[in-house]
This record gives sequence, C-alpha cells and structure tokens, in this order.
Amino acid sequence: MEKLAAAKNDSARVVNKEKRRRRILDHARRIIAKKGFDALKLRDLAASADVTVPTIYNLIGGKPEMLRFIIEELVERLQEVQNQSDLKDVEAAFETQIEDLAKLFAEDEDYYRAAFIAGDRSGLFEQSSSSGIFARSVQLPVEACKVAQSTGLLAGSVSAEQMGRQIYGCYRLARQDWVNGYFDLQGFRDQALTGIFLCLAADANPEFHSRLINRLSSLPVAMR
Amino acid sequence: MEKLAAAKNDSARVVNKEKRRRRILDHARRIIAKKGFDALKLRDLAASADVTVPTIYNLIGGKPEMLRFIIEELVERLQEVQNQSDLKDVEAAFETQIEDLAKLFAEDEDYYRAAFIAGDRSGLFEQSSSSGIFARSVQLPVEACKVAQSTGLLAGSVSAEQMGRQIYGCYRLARQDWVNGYFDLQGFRDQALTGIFLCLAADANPEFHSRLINRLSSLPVAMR
DNA sequence: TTAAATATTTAACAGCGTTAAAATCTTGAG
DNA sequence: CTCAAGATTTTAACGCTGTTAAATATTTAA
Repeated sequence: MEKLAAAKNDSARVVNKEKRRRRILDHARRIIAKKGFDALKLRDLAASADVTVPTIYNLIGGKPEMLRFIIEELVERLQEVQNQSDLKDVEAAFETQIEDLAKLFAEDEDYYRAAFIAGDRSGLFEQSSSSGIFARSVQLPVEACKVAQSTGLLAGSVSAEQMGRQIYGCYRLARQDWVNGYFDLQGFRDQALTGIFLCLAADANPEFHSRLINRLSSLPVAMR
Repeated sequence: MEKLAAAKNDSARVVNKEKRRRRILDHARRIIAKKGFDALKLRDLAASADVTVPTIYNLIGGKPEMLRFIIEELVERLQEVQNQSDLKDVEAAFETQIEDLAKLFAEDEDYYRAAFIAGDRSGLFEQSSSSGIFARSVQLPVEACKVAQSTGLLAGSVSAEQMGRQIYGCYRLARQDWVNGYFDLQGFRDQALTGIFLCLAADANPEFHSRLINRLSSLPVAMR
C-alpha cells in the first residue's frame, strides 16, 4: 500500500517524465507547423526530441493520441479567448472577438493552421464539440444577438439563434479559408467581418444598418 | 510514321485499355464512398477490380493521379449543374442553384462526400480553381446579384461582388458541414438557404426583405 | 508466321506505425 | 552502502503501405 502511494507522489521521477513528455509534444508541434501533420514521422520526431520511438509510445501513445493532446490544447486556448469576451459594447463585441482570435493565431500562425487541419481531418473537433466547445462557441454570438435585440440594435425579425448561428458560420468559413491558405490573417479578419456585418445588416435598425453598410464598403473583397 | 498513326488509332487495344481504366476507377469510387479515401488501399482495389497493383500504375498512376481523375470528374459535374442555371427569375435563382446541387449530391451521397473530402485534403481544388472553376462558381451569384440590383430587388448599397462572394461562401460552408457529417442533405439545403437569405436581406428592398424574413422564419435552425 | 511493341504480373524495395522482449536505469528496503 | 524490485528506455522485429524494376505474357503489324 505504501508503495503505491509513494509511487504516485514520487517527484523526481514523475516530474522528469512530464518534462520529456512536454519536450516531445513541443517538437511535434514545431514539425507540424513547419511541414504539416502528414509529414510528422515518429522516427523523425524521436530523433528531434532525442528519444527513441517506443518512448513516445510510452509517454504519449500512438499518432492518434498525440493528435488528441494537440487538439485538446488548441481547444483550451480557444476557450480562453472566448471566455475573456464581454458583451458590454455589443456593437463592438463581434469585431473584438474576431480580432482576439486573429491575435491568437498570429502568435504561431503555422502551428494553428496545422492544428486546425489536423483537428477536423480526424473528426476530433466533433468529439470536442460534443464535450461542449462547439455549443459554447455558437452560444457566444447568439447571446450577443439577444443583447443587440434588447437594446434595439437588431429589430428581432430574425431569431437570435438563427442569426448567431450564421455569424458563427461566417467565422468558421473565414477560418477555414485562412487554414487552407486562400488568404492570410488579414484576409481572415476582413472575410469574417464581411460575413458578420452582412448578417447583422439583415435585421439591423436604420442607423445601425447604415453604419454596417459603411463598414462593409471599406472592407476589401478578398482575393483568391 | 505509319506505325505511330496506326498505334494511336488502334481500336481494340486502346478501347479495352480504357475499359479497364474505367472499371478500376469505378471500383475506386465505390470503395471511397463506402469507407473513405484513406481506406482505399491499392491492393484491395486491385483485387476488387480483378487486376494486379502494377496494372493500376500503368493505366492510371499512383494514388495522387487517381485522386486527380476523381476530382476532375467531380469538377466537371459541378460545372454542368452550374452551366444549366439561368437567371430569368433572379429571386428563385439562388434557391434552384442550391436545389440542383443537392439533387446532384443525392445521386450518390457517400461518393460526393468522399470526393469533396479528398478534394480539399490534397489541395486539388486550389489547382482546379486556378484553372477557372472557382472563379466561375463565384461569378454566378455575383451575376445574380447584379441582375437583382438592376431589377431593384437589391438596393445596391452593398456591391454585387461583395455580396455574391459571401453568398458563395454560405454555400461552401453548408457544403462543408454536410461533407463533415454535421447534417444531412436536407440540412445542407436549409443551412445554405439560411445564409443566402440573410445576406440578401442586408440589401433587399422592403417587399423582398419581408419575403426573405418570412422564408427565414420557416427554415429550421440546423441542429448539430 | 514471326519479330516487335505493348501490357501484365512476379517479386522485391523502402518507409511507415506499432509492439514484444531485452537492457538499462531508478528507487527504496535491509 | 548494497542490491533486488520496479519503472523506463531501447533493441529488434512485425505487418502493412505505396511504389517500381525486371520478367513474362499478350497483341499487333509485316
């Protein structure tokens, strides 16, 4: 019994283990960012992280498990950005949300692109979504729409669910196109905002509508 | 010289060759539809089509070439649907376009899903797009918007390019979500139309706007 | 009919993810 | 301090993949 407890609390051992685990994952991320997920070979990774292949299996698991770890971290960071958003200024909220995400992606553009590709390639986002990330992501613009309706910014002839969902779709489309390399992060911003402003304009009060149209005319039509 | 000409016109030989080539591709499509592109193994395919693996290499080429053939055919069929569209009734044009595509996909749903996945996984759509398919696809809603502007259906405060591009984006998003299995073909229709109607409503004249709002309220909010 | 061109198959290669078993290192009790 | 027990890493292999050179069989043209 004591043995078991001792083994669990054991510091030097388990700490080193975690250290190596993180080092392996870091190298994996760098390789994925530079060459894409398909180019991540376990033997290369092992050499890069200065371990042997079975060690990777011991500390992390196979390639699917590795992917899971990476996706989990991606989802965590996305959730952080999402949680820090506030709806005080509804009109600005949609825009700052996009801006925050763009800033996050800019921190390591190659990596985030690769992670997103890996994510929806192996259907791991679906699983994550069932664990709540998707529902909460779409809930954000829905809530924003509700607030906008209560302040009269939106007329309410389109349900907040319908519009919020579509706005989230605009973000996803822009993200997808950025991930696929159709345009850069600036293009992501422009494309996402174009879609969002167009959606909002469908149900905006006259003043808000003209502000939106104004903003739209100053947004470039993304080239591809 | 005669040899060369004779060899090219040679019928029995080249006809049989083409026959086998098509048989192999048909089997490939069926496997892809049933099990996904990653599950397509050359040895399985060879056994299924009653040839040996190097024959596949001789008649078609490696896996990338096979994918190219399949994508090319997909693009051709999409183009057919696209070319048969007419803009006489602009208000209905957007909807019939979506309906036509949904019908096409319904002919062999599993296959089209797999083909789309394979398509944007290997960046083959980008190449196809540079060969014109994307430009023409996005041109269609842009033209429709222009007509709608000239008939007064749209006010014109949003440029036809901007709106048409966004409408095409709505279609792509819905298609993507259908491909990823988030919803079925009915969901694809509903989702695409929701996005399109919302976009149009942003710049619609009052009567058209209220018709759009009406249609929107009768469209279900897609579940995921 | 026979020589040449063409197509198919046999048989192998290299690279991948994965894993059992041997070797090494770390830990804690005596 | 020693040394057996346990945890960890490595050696060495397996099976599967896409791919291809060389041998074999088939078809065509003279």
